Amino acid sequence: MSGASPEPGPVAPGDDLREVRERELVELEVPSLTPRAQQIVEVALELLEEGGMDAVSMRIVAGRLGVRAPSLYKHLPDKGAIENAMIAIGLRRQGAAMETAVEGADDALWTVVQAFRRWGKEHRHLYELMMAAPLDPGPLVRSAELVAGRALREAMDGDALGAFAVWSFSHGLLTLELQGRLPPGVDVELLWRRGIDALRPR
Amino acid sequence: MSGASPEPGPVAPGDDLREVRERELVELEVPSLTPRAQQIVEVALELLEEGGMDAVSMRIVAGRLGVRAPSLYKHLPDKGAIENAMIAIGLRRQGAAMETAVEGADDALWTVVQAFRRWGKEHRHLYELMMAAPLDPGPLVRSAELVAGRALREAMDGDALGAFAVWSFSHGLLTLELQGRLPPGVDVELLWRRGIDALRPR
DNA sequence: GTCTATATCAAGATAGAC
DNA sequence: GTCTATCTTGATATAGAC
Repeated sequence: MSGASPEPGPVAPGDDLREVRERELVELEVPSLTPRAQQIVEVALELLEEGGMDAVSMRIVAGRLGVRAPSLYKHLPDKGAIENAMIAIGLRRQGAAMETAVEGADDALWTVVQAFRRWGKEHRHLYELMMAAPLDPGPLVRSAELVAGRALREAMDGDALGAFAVWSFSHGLLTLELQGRLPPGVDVELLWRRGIDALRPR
Repeated sequence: MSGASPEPGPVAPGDDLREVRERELVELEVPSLTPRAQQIVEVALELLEEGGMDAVSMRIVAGRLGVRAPSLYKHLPDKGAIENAMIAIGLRRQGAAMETAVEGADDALWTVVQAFRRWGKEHRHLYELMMAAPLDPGPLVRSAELVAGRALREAMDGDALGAFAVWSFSHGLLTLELQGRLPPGVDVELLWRRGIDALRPR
């Protein structure tokens, strides 16, 4: 925690609030887990991806590691710490998937959004966990949140409000897809096109 | 169940699939609950709105009715039946709120969407339950689903794909609002405007 | 760092008497 | 239609020995 400076450096005139906030958070020390704690979180993540949060209990996580549930508490304070770590990992991974996808793409916005969509479908339980509740205010999760949004902000080329509009549409449609809420007759691909094209910065 | 006819009547040339489906479902007998079962569901709904699904257990529902939990099973098969009834009620009420709001409005789309938003915020736990899982395929829930979407479909004036796009955006942004996922600097009102205006039928 | 033993609590649901 | 009694299962978490 000693790395948090009250003066995150000079602020250039073009900076908006979000960039300043990002600079502050990136300089924070992200609390790191011990190797054993990381193992525990990885196992929890496996279980989550296989069967959702119902499949993640302290007993089952411990069982897969060949130990008993109470042992976990020597490495992590409680189950909430496991959840927060999984959320932070998910945010970073989804952000990374979007940034990787956009490299050299000619339609950056479409590419970013489809990477968002694909990642969400391939990790639906983790995505649901990431979006299910207000974010933990701690630095581990908060700094991951900024990574998650970076590629979209860049693809919208400085249009911050537009980026939130695209996020809203994409999050909404992805969850409708994941929940099977769209009737069979709907052309889902066209629906994504329709929304993203309408929301582009003009 | 005897009211379901294989021929729902002549289909006019302009009808799309959704309208046909709606006509079929409206003619289905919606299974009705006994008065006592309705009381139970109403109490469950109160508890849900106060404290989310965590606050709805068979014990607590029964307690509020002055009886013991096992008594409930004389009136409803299981807890899932209570949930489905609450979802069906929620869908119908939200649809009704949207239809009431739109009467005589000059900007039907904006009015409908804001009614959708307001209702969701005033009934956030019920809204979350309604959207949290795939819908029950039974007629009680399915017919309610159609009521829910009617006002929006009409406000989009026959643009079915556009209606799904607006729904996606609205559902996404509403859940971001409900979960407190939008940073303080965002002008939420303007964000709604931005999305809806972009998604209007041209 | 792991164990056993346990506390604590709560959930959904059923059997059978009245 | 309600009751008591109970089943079955499961969860998070702590104490204290090794």
